Amino acid sequence: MKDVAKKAGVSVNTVSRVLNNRGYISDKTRKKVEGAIEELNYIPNQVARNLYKNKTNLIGLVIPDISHPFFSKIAKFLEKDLYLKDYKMILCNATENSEKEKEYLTMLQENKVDGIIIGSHTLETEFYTKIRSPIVALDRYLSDSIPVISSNHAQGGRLAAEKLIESGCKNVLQVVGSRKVDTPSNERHVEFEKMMKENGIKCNSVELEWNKFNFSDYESVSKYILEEYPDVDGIFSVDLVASSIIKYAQKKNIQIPEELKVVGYDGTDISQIVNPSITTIRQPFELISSSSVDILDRLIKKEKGIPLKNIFDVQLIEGETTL
Amino acid sequence: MKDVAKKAGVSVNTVSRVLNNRGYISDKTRKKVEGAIEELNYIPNQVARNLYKNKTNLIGLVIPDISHPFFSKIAKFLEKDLYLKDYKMILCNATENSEKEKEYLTMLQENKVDGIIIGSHTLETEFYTKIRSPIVALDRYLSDSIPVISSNHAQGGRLAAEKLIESGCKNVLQVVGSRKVDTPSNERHVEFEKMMKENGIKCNSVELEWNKFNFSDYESVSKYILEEYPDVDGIFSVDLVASSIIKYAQKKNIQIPEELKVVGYDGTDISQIVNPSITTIRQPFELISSSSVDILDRLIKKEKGIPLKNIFDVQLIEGETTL
DNA sequence: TTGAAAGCGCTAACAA
DNA sequence: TTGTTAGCGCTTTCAA
Repeated sequence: MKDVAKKAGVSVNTVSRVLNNRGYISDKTRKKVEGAIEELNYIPNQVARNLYKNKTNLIGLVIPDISHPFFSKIAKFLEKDLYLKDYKMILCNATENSEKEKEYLTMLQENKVDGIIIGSHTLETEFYTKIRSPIVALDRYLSDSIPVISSNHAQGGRLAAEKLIESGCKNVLQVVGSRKVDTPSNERHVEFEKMMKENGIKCNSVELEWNKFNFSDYESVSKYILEEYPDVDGIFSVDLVASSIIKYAQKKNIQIPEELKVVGYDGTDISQIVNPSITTIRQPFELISSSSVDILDRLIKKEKGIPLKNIFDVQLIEGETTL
Repeated sequence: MKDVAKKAGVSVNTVSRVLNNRGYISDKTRKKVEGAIEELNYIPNQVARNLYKNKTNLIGLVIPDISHPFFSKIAKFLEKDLYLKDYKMILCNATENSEKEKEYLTMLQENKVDGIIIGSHTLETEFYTKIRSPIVALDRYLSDSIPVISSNHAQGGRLAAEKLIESGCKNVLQVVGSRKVDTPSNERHVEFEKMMKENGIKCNSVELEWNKFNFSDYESVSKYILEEYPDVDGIFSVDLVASSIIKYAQKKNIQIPEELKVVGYDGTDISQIVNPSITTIRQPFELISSSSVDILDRLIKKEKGIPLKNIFDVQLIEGETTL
């Protein structure tokens, strides 16, 4: 910048003004400065600006696994929505590792990110509340002061239950995440079970280990389910597990949907890719993402009256795994 | 930091020393400073450090689509390898948008990232060579001064061809990306076609639109292929397209692998998720990622003799879509 | 309409 | 072993 100023024969102040289009500048001076910028191929140093303004336009996204279709889809939309508001995303893949998550959260604060979107959850509540940066939670209850954005899991549970009931199931099973972790997603399983009970339908639950995102884990769960519950005629689980169950059922020559109905949750591309395509409860990725960014942006701008619970309706996508 | 210094009754310099474990410090002073840090819940400002050191430990990852299984898998490994070297990743999803890619590249330079990993490719070579930051290319030839890291596509093409030949195919078809863009991946199609010619096997190629990553696009391609080339008995394409072809073939009651053999490319989870699982050429994600980070790191450290071509062997994963 | 100077929070010579 | 000071590249007040 000094070089530009020298070349143009003006002060750094003037250069700054040209760059930021601020204050009075004569056309002649502007031209001179712009010429010098061009000639020197000058690139403004955003780090210096960030230091002065104490604002970086960086947002940290902390998730368990970017290679999981749900998170990669959410990340895609978040990136788009952040970009539109001129934020950049630091991707923090916490894996299933609380140490890494902690280090990332510390790093994000040291790097003065403007805000944090967190879809991970391996630490104690206390750790999240101690964070001074604006923060929103994706599908996780971190504390009662941190806004949460999620799909309407209760509605999803009901839609799934309805569909399986409608399809004539008499003995269903749902695959649930660990009940030990308090997430909105538990609500869909509560609702699902409730509706089944109300309709006098047998309903088993199989618990999946928390934060296990591995296809071979799904395979063993699928095997376990179909061996241990041979009479089950309807299953409700996230798309990825559903796809694995379907595959295993096909190997065992169980007809889908005739003998076994399946309803997925998430609405990732997986549900369309497999054959038969999965009837699934699609999470509103677009709304979850845009709302997350919007809420976070308002938090950053210190607005008041920001809603703490932001729940968005899901949609049942008719596939070929139900009648 | 000033507050910490005041509280501890020392100079900011001393605080800096404690933080960085540098120079001589008496145990007593250190304790005092650490106490003050603790008490004030002080978090060092990395932005100020970055400004002084002219180093941010940030790396930009520019890709076309994070929700594509190939890129989300690569991103996962890259994040892990970068984290191990204390780099943070800024995720830049360029979509199919050259304007966005350009803006991102400018932004990354303004933000003084230490380096850029680029798996996108919508701009003219000139634009990439103008970038002063260290830069490596994933599976793209950007210029002859930018190191490229990719899988051994030629070998992959040969392995795929061998497999289909071995399985008895007489009339094969491969789905290729746009030939207009100069990427290493073209090499696998050249090799594939060559081997087929050498063995007197009919070989068609269908060109896929560049940078189209949408399952419904794949569906129309699948439909087109199976309608227009009803006699084809072997297909070679990326996993995602392969999965779509398989699904469509199943709808038409074409037996796989008896009537139609399929070999995929990539080795994403998709190949395991679908039924039958796809025989696929797995790209060495781990090596591509660790090599990219290693090369970039050496570029950042201004080492000499950094290899420009870094090609890693692929592996054929036997699935159920070939004999 | 422009320039001089202070300061964002930190590090690193140099001095004490 | 510790403090003083300059400066990283920029923005902004204040004065000219």
